[in-house]
Amino acid sequence: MVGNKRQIHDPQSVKTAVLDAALELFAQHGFADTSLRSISRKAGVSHPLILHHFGSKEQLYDSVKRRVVEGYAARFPAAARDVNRPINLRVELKRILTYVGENELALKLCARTHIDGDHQVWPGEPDLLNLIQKRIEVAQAEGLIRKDLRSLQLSIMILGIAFFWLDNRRHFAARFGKAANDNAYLNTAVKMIEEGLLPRFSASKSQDEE
Amino acid sequence: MVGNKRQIHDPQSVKTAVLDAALELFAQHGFADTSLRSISRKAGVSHPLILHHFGSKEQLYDSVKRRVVEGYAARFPAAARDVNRPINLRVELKRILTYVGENELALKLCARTHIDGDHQVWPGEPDLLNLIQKRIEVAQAEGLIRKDLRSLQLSIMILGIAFFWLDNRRHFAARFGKAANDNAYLNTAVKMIEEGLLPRFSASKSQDEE
DNA sequence: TCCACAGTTGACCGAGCGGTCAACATAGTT
DNA sequence: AACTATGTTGACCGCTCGGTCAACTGTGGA
Repeated sequence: MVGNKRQIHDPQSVKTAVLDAALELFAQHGFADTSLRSISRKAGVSHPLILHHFGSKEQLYDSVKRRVVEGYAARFPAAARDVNRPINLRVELKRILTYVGENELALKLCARTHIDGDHQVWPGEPDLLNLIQKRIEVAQAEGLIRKDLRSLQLSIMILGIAFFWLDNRRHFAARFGKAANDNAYLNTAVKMIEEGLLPRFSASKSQDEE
Repeated sequence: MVGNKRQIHDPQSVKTAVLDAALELFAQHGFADTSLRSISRKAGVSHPLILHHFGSKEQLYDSVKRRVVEGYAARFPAAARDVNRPINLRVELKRILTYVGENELALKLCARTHIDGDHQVWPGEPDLLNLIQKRIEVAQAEGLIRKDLRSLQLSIMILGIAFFWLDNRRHFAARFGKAANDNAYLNTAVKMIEEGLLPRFSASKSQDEE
């Protein structure tokens, strides 16, 4: 703690530093494999201080998750105003790829809580799923999307295409190089989803590019 | 150990029992949160015996993962003979859904090793991805799939649609009930992927439900 | 029958864990 | 200056962990 810039009595900056350190360690190593002592070391405080501020390791974990969820909630509602407009797949996919791509730690933490059976804490879900589903239904009502496919299952597939990519893109990038990047994937995804795999008769010229 | 049916000196059945118990506990609670003692309790042996047979907790984990991978490898090669035939999306998706659906513990273990950064141990991958990609290319060569979409990205999307569903179907089933089941999802997925979302001109009469 | 050897176990070790506590440091109030 | 409330810490507790080890048990061959 020599040369520590933080004021000695500044509980708010302590809490922030602890939450930052905890998010990183929980996301990288998981709950069981992260000790309060390692978090305290990273945050530059003693480990009893964490217990003083957060009560227990479990409660600290809850606080970390809550902050992640709030971070999402603070961002997605802006998109939620579009709820009554027909979905624009390209824009929506890009929004997910961009935002989640900027928050890899949060994504990883969510994957961990998810695998541990805590389905409640999956930021943006159910909100995100609901939003997409509703906007698909609007698009169906306006004749922009065929009506014989269920909006719920379509939404799940779209999320699957997005999150599977986000979960694995590092892996794919390492294996396939530049062929595997966000934009190329996004373009192919939009084309496949909107137009399907069947051969195009009238070539592909009338596209929606934006 | 009273009433234990296993012969007292039967190292093979001990190893099997330990691997079974370890797979279940590692998959359910993760590596760090599973103790050798809990595995030994479940397997009905003492915990030093596990170390005697497997060397260390890490090596036991490796053995568990290896057995899972070998289980996949023993099953998918049968499908690999189709490598030179154009892909049949419905059959391929059904194969994945069925097999992985029957091996939820393995799926969960793979998700854990995956999130921990161990990309090597992802059964069926890269084999499964390669297989799908090649068969898409065959289909493209035969004019069954449009050629302007990259086979690699299509493969990733298809895997994403399958695995995201498998990872979350319990969650969705709890939320949406019978509307979220394997067959309905499979049907919608095949239609969306093959035909796209754009409205069908030649009406929609041949609908799913099965 | 006895022997060599692999299988198996209870007791034990050092380390690290989450959590507690008494003591100390600081800031604000009087 | 003294008091109070809160922030902060080092020392400590009981526990569980992965791993070791000497000792015991059953098996199969000489």
